[in-house]
Amino acid sequence: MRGETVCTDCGLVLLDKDVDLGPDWRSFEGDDRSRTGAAMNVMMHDKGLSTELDWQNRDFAGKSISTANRIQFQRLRKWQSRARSTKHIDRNLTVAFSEIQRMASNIGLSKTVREEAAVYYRRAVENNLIRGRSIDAMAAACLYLANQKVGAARSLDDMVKGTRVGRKPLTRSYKVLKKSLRLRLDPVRPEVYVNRYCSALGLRPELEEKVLTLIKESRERDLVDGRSPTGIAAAALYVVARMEGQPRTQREIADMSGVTEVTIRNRYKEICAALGIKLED
DNA sequence: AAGACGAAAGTGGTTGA
DNA sequence: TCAACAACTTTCGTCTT
Repeated sequence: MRGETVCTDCGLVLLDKDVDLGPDWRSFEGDDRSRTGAAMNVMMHDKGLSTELDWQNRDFAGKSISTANRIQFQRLRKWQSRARSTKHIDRNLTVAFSEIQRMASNIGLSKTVREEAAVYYRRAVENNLIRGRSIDAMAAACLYLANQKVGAARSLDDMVKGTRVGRKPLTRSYKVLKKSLRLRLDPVRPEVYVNRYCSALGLRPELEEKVLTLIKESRERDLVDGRSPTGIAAAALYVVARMEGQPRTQREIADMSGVTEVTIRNRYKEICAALGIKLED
């Protein structure tokens, strides 16, 4: 992870204007470690390898060029930009990558996640998964996927909120993607939400540990698997917040997490019953 | 008035024949 | 492909503080 500071738990980008110190050791081919040209960047539709013609009408010495030559340059530029994007695939990638960028910054996802998503998208194109689906939906699905892979999960609701992609197309693309690329993902654990939820509610950081412990104990009592991870996290949070004298209302937690009060109640009742926790006021 | 509670009906997703 | 099923949501009336 380079070029920005990211919260390792929730993937929130804290600072992304970091300067890259030190050499870039990526080489183009073989063992040649020298640096040639710009570093390859997966987020550019052609991986940043094509030649650019200067936008301004100047020659290499910085002198303006004659009008006679200018026309020719114009033609060259036109031809070049066509050559670069002639293939619909490239055009597709260009659009998709800028969409990924946009969505990711909307939701606050790290560069690592964005790049991972870009890789997935490229593979999606290679496997002909885009045909018949919207670029937006697939881009969002890639982000969602990348996000889980990195372990800084956003719920489906978070994704829907942060993009203008609807729930149905998103999940459909997501499924296709997962199946075609044969990706094996671990089920999302409630733990990944704890950090984000706690800070969203402004709870003392120490409480985080207690929430994690409570979730762990709940898992041992078989209260976790098969339940929605957000629900578990929200309920555990509710219990701990009350026990530790920093109570939050069910509504507060529900609004913040996108889990209903009812579910929070059901989960927290179960947890308290199984672990013999008594909450007093 | 605010918060917690729980019943009942509805929704979308998974599973298994 | 369809039906059964569990988890979750929505809605709403009630109880408690």
